[in-house]
Amino acid sequence: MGPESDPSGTYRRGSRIHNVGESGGAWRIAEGAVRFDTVDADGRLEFAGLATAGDIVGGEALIYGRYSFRATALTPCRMVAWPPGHADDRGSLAHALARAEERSARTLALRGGQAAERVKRLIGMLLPTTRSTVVTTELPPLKDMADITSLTIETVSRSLSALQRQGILRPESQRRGNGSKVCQINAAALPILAAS
Amino acid sequence: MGPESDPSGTYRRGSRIHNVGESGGAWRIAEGAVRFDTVDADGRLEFAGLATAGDIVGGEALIYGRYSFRATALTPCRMVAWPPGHADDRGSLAHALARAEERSARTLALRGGQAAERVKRLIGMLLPTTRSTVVTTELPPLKDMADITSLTIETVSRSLSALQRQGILRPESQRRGNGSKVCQINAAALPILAAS
DNA sequence: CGAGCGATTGAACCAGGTCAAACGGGGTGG
DNA sequence: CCACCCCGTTTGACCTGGTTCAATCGCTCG
Repeated sequence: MGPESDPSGTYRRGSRIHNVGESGGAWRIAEGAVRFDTVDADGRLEFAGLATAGDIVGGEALIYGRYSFRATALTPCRMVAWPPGHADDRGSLAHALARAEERSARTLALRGGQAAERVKRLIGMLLPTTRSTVVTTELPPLKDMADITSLTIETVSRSLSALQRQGILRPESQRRGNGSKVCQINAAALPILAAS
Repeated sequence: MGPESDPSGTYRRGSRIHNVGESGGAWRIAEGAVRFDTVDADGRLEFAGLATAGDIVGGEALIYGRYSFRATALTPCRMVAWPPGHADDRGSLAHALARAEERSARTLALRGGQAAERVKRLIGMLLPTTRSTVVTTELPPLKDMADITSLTIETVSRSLSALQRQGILRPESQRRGNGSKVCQINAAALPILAAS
């Protein structure tokens, strides 16, 4: 909450939002996707969660005063302070709790079933909520997609290639610079639930 | 909330706690473990979460008025109404939110890594919190353990056999009646974090 | 231009899935 | 009381989807 670490604002793909043990408040994701990681004793990172637009980040800090996870932007993000000072805390909190359970269930689903399905579902979750048929998005690095789905980068790459062959995905301006990939996605071809 | 569906009380292994769409309130698990499932259009169940002692069940009903998941007891459970009428709602809610994120991360971990590790971690989560070295517990049906870890029952069975061979697990009175299994577990041999 | 980094692709291997058979014990009906 | 069935579990043999290892590519940056 202190102004010393006001996270409101935008984050570039790959940039750190907060780290384990830092103090600060909670925010809501207005746009983009965020990954959480635990950091164990020897500094090893382990994927611990995925949050997208509308989800709350750093909710645990409301209680512990410190963040339990490391949060990193998977795609360009915009964050706003939460809960909004003026409003009904109880309602906001209960709502955040409900969303958290939903989010958890969806993330869990990214680690079950065949590789191609998992990648497809993940892309579905990363798509901006503007529901047009064709969307252009910058996908996260394969390493992130691999961590999230509990696959290897090679398998994720092969799955993406398969999606291209099926015409669901289309490389936009080819991969750019550091290898990051921008794609056109035929959203209609992805069977997404787009809940809530 | 309404007395028409007060879930306080005990549930046997395998018994339904609530179903999708039913109305009711939230509870805290005093003892035992619960699995959540989503139910899709054609009635197919899909594992959606795991909650253990201290976790909140049905938090989404505080907002939606109805449950979004089906909840089933994995092990004998005792539930109490939540939040406790008297106390600080805000604190309870924020605390529940923090726990939900933690729980989500741990459940996610049950679907990553080698089969034997996953099963070991799962057992670690199901152990009663009384931290003696050797514990006797009734494990959930293999089907449940398989759904949770995203493995097959055959693989779970083989993993359990391996744990027995390593002396970490010891079949108590052999499997009983319907095949359910009671084991002695050498808790000291399981590398658990037992957080919070 | 060369170094560096992420992505891609190929080939060999293996952990876990799949299929199938058998087991153990409780419940049921004769 | 016993024969039979049911259901969850166990174990074996085989198969395959995904991992692993390794080589190459595309693009940026120094």
